[in-house]
Amino acid sequence: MAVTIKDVSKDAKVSIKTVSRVINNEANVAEETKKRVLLSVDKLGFRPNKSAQSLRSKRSFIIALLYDNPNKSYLADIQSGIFKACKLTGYNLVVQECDYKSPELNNTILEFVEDLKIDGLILTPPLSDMDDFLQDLEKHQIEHAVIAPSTKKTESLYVSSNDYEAAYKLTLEIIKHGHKDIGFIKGHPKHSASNLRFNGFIDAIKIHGFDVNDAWIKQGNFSFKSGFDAGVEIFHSDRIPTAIFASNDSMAAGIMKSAHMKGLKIPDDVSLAGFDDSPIADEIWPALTTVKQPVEKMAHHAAKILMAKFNGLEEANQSKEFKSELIIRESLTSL
Amino acid sequence: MAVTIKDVSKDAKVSIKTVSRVINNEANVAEETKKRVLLSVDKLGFRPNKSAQSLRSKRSFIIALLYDNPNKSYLADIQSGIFKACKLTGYNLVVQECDYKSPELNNTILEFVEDLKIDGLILTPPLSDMDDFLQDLEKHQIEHAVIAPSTKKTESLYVSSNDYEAAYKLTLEIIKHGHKDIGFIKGHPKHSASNLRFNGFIDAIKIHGFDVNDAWIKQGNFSFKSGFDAGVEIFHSDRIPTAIFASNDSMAAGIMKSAHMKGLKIPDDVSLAGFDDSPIADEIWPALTTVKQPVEKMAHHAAKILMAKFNGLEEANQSKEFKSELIIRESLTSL
DNA sequence: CACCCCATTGATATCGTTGTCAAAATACAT
DNA sequence: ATGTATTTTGACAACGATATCAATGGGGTG
Repeated sequence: MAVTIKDVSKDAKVSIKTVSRVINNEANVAEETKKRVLLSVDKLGFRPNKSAQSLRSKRSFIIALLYDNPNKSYLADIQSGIFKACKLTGYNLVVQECDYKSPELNNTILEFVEDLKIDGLILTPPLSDMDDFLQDLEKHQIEHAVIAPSTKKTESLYVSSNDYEAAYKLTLEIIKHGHKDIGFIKGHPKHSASNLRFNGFIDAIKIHGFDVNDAWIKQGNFSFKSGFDAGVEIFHSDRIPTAIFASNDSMAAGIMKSAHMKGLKIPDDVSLAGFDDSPIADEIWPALTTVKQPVEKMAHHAAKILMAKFNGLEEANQSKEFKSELIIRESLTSL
Repeated sequence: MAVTIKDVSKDAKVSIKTVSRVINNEANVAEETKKRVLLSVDKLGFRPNKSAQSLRSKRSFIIALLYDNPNKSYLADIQSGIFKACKLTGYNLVVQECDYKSPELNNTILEFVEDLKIDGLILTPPLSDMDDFLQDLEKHQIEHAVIAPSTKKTESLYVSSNDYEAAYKLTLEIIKHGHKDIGFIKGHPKHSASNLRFNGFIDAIKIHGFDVNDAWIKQGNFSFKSGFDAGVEIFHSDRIPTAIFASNDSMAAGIMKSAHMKGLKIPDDVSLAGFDDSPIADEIWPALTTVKQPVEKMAHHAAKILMAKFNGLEEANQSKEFKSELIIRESLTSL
């Protein structure tokens, strides 16, 4: 049989309640008593029974990661960041794949949280932008942190990255390389990052007084194929841009393929930039100029402030915007 | 307050034990009584308190995925397969990132399992091959299923894929395209799949009586860079192979890059094949001929038989080897 | 009819914690 | 020294299920 609080209380010659006080770091335990209890805890190798704790106190020391995101690499980074934060605080992590389109979503999650006594949730896009869902969480007082929401009006804790600014800077960088005729492939219209990236691009273009050629602005959806299709269209016209900025790396790869098939060389004939620094960016040839978001760090921070919050620590409320990093690689060259 | 078993028992006018019997599908409950109880359960929306169940019965309805694998896409597929299997049976999934080199591994996991009353574990490579760890699990009677172990001597449930056979077939396919001078890039020496793939290759070569040119057999480690380096070496020699088989797609991409830099065209100058059908295989140009393992299905099956086992169902013991699929794409062409 | 058997049911103990509340010990003020 | 406030401690109930084991009742047997 495992060691219980009772065994410890006997060994330390105190009541079980006092042991409970010590292991929960409650106030008003004499220093001396505390030491004695901790000694016994250590000596006997006592670890509280989580089921019992959970039953009585309605906390589980578990947080959950909710996602509905087809981007495997992004997700893996998120998860890793969260997991490492959990490790530091002794929490455990359960994962929950969602269907953000399901009408059952809210109920499913509410039941899930209630059943497992989940202490808090971390939401990833596109769940981060589902306002009615967020409101439901507020209403049921379910603690949560949101990764990369498009708006920050909500009460929720959040972490975000500066998509707008990064796109702006990358565009400036492209311009600095001498390009004036620049195409742009938009991301999935429902994804909040899409607009931010596009706006960053447009604003950088406009500040230089360059024209925006509508024929070079294509709607994509973050998929390789949508990038490929956009590339085919763009390269089919008589006049083609000297550089193309795709809203993510997969689409940039699609464009690259369409260029190759058209006999166009990257970057000699057309420069190319992506976004995300996904694994492919560095494994494709030529390697993609892109923007790297500190995804893992963001997720780590989200988990950290979430746990800080329901432990009543000051660190909470430290929602934060992270800075992305420009990564210049072969696909972008000077005119 | 949430609905408890007591409320149900009152509503259905039976004892709580009888309600317990019904919700646990125990034998010897009169059909009539059962119906009445289920009606009340439904009417009141009763869901058993997991903490209480766990405390008393020492099961949690949670399984855990253990991993220490840098391949994000692989991991995401594994996780997704497991998650979906969990969904079907009402289990929950917690994830645990491990350090397979840590001397603390065994203890960490044992405590983790004990603390959370984890019902069972699913192990992914390289954990699948850590014999002393597996033995520890056996010793402590911790249920587990293993994904892609190299040997199947263990008592554990497992799922595997036919790496040897797939590599053999892919090699035959390359030969069928007229190639005789074929290079091979080995995978990480500690990964069990590496040998299987290499042996499949060698045996297919030998059965045709072709020579194996040692200068074209390079040791890699599954990373892009190791593939690139191998490519640089191979392409540096006077005589180069007409086709190269890399043990995974990342390394194939590395070779592709080295070929481009050497001015060699794929597949015109050199044909290329990879393994895994990772996202990059289809997003690179030219797209990679490769082998697709049904990773998600394998993981799904692993979870299914694991849960079947500790629920005493017949389905257990259905360890299984899955068949991979050859995917022929542009990077392989006829001589 | 008496008896036993087996399916069905329920009263109550139990799992290992935390919560409540009061008692005991100590500190402080008068 | 006495009364009061505060800190420290512990006895016991409670959380909500499952486990044990005995009670009940209907059917079959001699």
